[in-house]
Amino acid sequence: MAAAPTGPPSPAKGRPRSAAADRAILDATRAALAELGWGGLTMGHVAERAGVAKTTLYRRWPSRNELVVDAVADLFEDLEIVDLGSLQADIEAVVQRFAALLSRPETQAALLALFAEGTRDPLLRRRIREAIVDPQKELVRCGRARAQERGELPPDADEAAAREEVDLIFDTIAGTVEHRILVSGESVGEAWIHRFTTLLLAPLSGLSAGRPAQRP
Amino acid sequence: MAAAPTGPPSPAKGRPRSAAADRAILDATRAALAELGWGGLTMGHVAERAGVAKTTLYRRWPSRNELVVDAVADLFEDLEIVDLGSLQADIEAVVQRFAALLSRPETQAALLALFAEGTRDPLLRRRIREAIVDPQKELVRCGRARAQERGELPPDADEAAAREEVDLIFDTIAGTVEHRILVSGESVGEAWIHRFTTLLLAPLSGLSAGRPAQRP
DNA sequence: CATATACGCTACGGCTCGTAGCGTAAAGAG
DNA sequence: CTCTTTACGCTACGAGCCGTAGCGTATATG
Repeated sequence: MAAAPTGPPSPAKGRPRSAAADRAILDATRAALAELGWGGLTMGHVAERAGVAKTTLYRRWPSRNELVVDAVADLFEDLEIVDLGSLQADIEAVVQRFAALLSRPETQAALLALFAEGTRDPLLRRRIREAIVDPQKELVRCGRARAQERGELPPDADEAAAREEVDLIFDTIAGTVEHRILVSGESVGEAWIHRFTTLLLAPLSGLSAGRPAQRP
Repeated sequence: MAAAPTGPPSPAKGRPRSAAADRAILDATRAALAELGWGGLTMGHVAERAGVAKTTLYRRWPSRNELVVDAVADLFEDLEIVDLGSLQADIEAVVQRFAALLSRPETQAALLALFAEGTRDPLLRRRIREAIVDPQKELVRCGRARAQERGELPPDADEAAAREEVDLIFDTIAGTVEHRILVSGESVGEAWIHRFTTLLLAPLSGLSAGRPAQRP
């Protein structure tokens, strides 16, 4: 789902759309976002920077929101969880990467502005979640399944409950990373990576009883 | 710090600024924000809705960001921690209120858009933090001090560490509330209020050793 | 070749921004 | 009461961006 979200890319008839233009536009969008911020991002700027006519932009994306969603989602595209041999290491790698992406100013400005718009647009919220948040959760579940195969983790007693637990915890992580970076202006360092990883591992490995947390 | 952030309000010379206009403008800003969203918020709309000339807006606030910061901060103004007799109840009340405020669509759209702009503006970040986040933390510290007076909590061994712990935990809460509402589209229910409260209480009462968390 | 689509370019109406100018309203100083 | 000072409402303005339309050209298929 890199670009051209609407309809078939080209039904093999007439001049095909330039893939280079797609890439140039997405790159230009991210660059303009990092340089000018959301408020300073204009379709004219993006078009000029990409070396493309403004009309070409509108031919592909109906609105600025759609364009930015694709531009940011493009960053999260090549995802895979490497097998580092232990659940701890695998999960930590995912969190590390997620935090790194959320630490980029361009990602921050884009996501927050999109969330702000998403307040009034449920479909936009859904697109953001599907393109960016869900894949990260899937990575964690993947690493978890692998740990179960290794015997490092007992098999799930309740599959649905386990999924929900990952959802909850991951929301905590993502939210905290954003908030930490944006409100306090501090980046997410190694200490926090460990903290988040631990937060993820505690319920997964059935250690949540060790916490005084009480969830009805 | 309700309005007119720049300079003295009126050096008792000439016609004084209308306090009613201030209130009308802030109210109109919040209303327009809730109705039209950040993208649809224009100075003209706010002025018209407030029954005020556009020039009056610019006389008080240099930019839209400043205006919205004040409009939202105004929501968090009348803060006080009521003594409910137990630390658990006091803290829970603070979290409850904070979550409720963050659950309002107008607050969400405003804060997120402000954070997005804050990505490029450290001063804006600072203003947001001082006006909105810090007071909430202060409330928690207040309730904590009261609990110590009651003997419910032992006195601090390390004052600075205790402050930092509140910072960290509260960032987690605030970030999670935002994320939960905006990404997953779910509100923060009673279960989460309890979860957050527990998260706050655990380190405060020295129970953090019970968690498997390891913070270097 | 004809056909069909994409592209770049130019131009347009509409909207918003932030400012300037002007006459009027509301306070204090003499 | 008069003078001064500041706030207010109103109008108008240049600038910038939006999103669209029209047109000629470029690049694919048959």
